[in-house]
Amino acid sequence: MGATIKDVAKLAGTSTATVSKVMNGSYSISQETADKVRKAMEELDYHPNLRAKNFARQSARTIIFVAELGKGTGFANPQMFEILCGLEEVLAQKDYTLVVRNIAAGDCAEFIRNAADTKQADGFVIHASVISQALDELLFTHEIPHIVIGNPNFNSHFCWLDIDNRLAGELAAKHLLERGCQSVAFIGGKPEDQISARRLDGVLTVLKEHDVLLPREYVKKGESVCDSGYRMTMQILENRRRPDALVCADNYIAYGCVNALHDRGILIPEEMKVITFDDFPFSQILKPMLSVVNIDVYDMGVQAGKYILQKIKRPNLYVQSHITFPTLIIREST
Amino acid sequence: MGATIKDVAKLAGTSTATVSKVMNGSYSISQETADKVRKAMEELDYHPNLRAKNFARQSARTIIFVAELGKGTGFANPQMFEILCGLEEVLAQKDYTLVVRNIAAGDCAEFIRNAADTKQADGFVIHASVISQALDELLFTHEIPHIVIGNPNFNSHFCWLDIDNRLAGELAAKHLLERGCQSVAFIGGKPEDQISARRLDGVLTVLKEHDVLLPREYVKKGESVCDSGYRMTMQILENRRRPDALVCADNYIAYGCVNALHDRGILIPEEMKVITFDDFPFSQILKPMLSVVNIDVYDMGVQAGKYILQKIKRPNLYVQSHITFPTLIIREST
DNA sequence: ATGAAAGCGCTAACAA
DNA sequence: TTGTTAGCGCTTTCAT
Repeated sequence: MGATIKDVAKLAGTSTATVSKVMNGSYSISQETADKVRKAMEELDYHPNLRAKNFARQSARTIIFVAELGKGTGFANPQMFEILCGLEEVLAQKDYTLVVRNIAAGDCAEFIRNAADTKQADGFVIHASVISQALDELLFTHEIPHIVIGNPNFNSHFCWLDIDNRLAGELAAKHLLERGCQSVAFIGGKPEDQISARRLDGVLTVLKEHDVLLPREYVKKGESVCDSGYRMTMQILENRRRPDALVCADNYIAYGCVNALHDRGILIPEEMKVITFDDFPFSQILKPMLSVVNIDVYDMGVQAGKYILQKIKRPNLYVQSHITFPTLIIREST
Repeated sequence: MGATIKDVAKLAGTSTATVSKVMNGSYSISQETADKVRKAMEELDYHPNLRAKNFARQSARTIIFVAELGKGTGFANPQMFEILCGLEEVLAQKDYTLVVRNIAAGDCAEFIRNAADTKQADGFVIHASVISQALDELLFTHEIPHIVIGNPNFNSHFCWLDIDNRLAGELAAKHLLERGCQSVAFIGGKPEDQISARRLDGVLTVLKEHDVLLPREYVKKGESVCDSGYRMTMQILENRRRPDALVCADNYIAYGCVNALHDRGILIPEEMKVITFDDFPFSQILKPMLSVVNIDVYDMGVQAGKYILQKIKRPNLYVQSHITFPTLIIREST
């Protein structure tokens, strides 16, 4: 065990209170004693015990990141990790500790209640996959600092942070317009896939504004996997009039799409422009390299961290929704 | 703030010590008082303050995962997250808290020293990217429970856990042999890439045993990117005699390799078998789906967790190296 | 400007 | 079987 505040006080010939004051930069300490204390600290190689400090202060200086983890999450959802990294950056900078906790959606409210109750953490960053009405109520009535990553799909008091997928769709469409596209098709995920739907929505809005048509048969909904993207692309190519641009709802679909175009001998981007969303995992590697509307998920983590810290400092602050903005990355496919 | 142990004691008409004993299942408590205490707890909705408990016990029940994080890590290294998930599973089960901490290699020793000193954590799981001689010495002399993820490339006292890449290479080669391959080529990463080198080593061992040749011109070293894989494959195809199987050192190389074969109109697996390592990110999605020698990285996290917990319990236990075994996943490409 | 002392909530000897 | 009491290492109030 290292030196404690007592040891420092003894060596410096002061009281522990004085040492504490020196550490915390109190103005009511003379330069002289401050120097003495600091010298003693150095000599003893003193490092204050964070846990004791937090305990005394009745604050944990800890944020818990709560999500449904499990085998495969790392590969299936690298974004979550990326967010985590961004979060860590902000928290570490302010000397906050980040703990990661896997929890099933059903147990989440109970877990957070207990953790908040026993002051294990000052705040929570919660992945949308584990939220519930019960949790909403808990967080709201107990005024527990939190931020949800992802837009809750029910009415709630949650404070949340999400991507503006509609805007992302708009950006994609605008870019294609600028490239001179006259007719655009959209191949998306399942009908109930909110993200895909919002992206389509944004695309439609812009196209309508510019009187570019996107007829019914140019909108396909399938699954977020390569094969489905392949099939949907083939279907679109069956139309007598072929579009000159394809918006793919995500990377997996885009991969199938590119394969289909390749098999048909259709040149990208000369004969067909292709654009998709999110800068991973294929967009940077596929040939041609795909233009994408990207979300800076690391930055989402940073934002989440900043918010939660603010919320802890000023609990009366209440901002319900935070949106992060997508940006366009132009590569070979457009 | 919720009820404290004092409140419970008062309500139950006992001392706090008794309450503590009830909580911790001491045998020396009568059924009667135990019931009284438990009833009081219930009534007050008492939840013990974990931080106070740990502080009093001088134990943190916390493991810190230390690695070099940062923007892009989530995408570049999903395995790290996967390991983290496995780790969390074991720790949570034993009521340990997992904290994640980004640290530059240079600051790692200092950070861990301080964290261990002030008992912020009972143990550390350290990614090999941040280890150093100084850290080795620290961990060794202070007997700090730890496990390094990845084989240290210098002589050390570290306890570490890694994949047996040599064995992985052997498995790949054996599988090809079983498929009747007569001549195998290897396309790998940079010459200094240890992982690639060990995999090659394993391949060579098995082939030699079975008198299958792998001539010099069938071993290529490039970079772990798609383009490089493409080029290396093309080079191999230039030989007058073509191999009937290709071992790719990793997924990125394999992706380029498959592209090259496709462009040359060579059928997989009929004319050329392809096998690679790690079940991500392309192997499951590429057409054809790739056979791979896979490492269960989630399980690596689990192993790491189990070890660190054991080490905390029994500090005199010393096992330096732990190896996890790869397994073969046969898909379309062989 | 400094120090004495009372916590923070719980544990763990040691007594009783 | 139960209670008393002294910590754990630091903060903070209130004297001085």
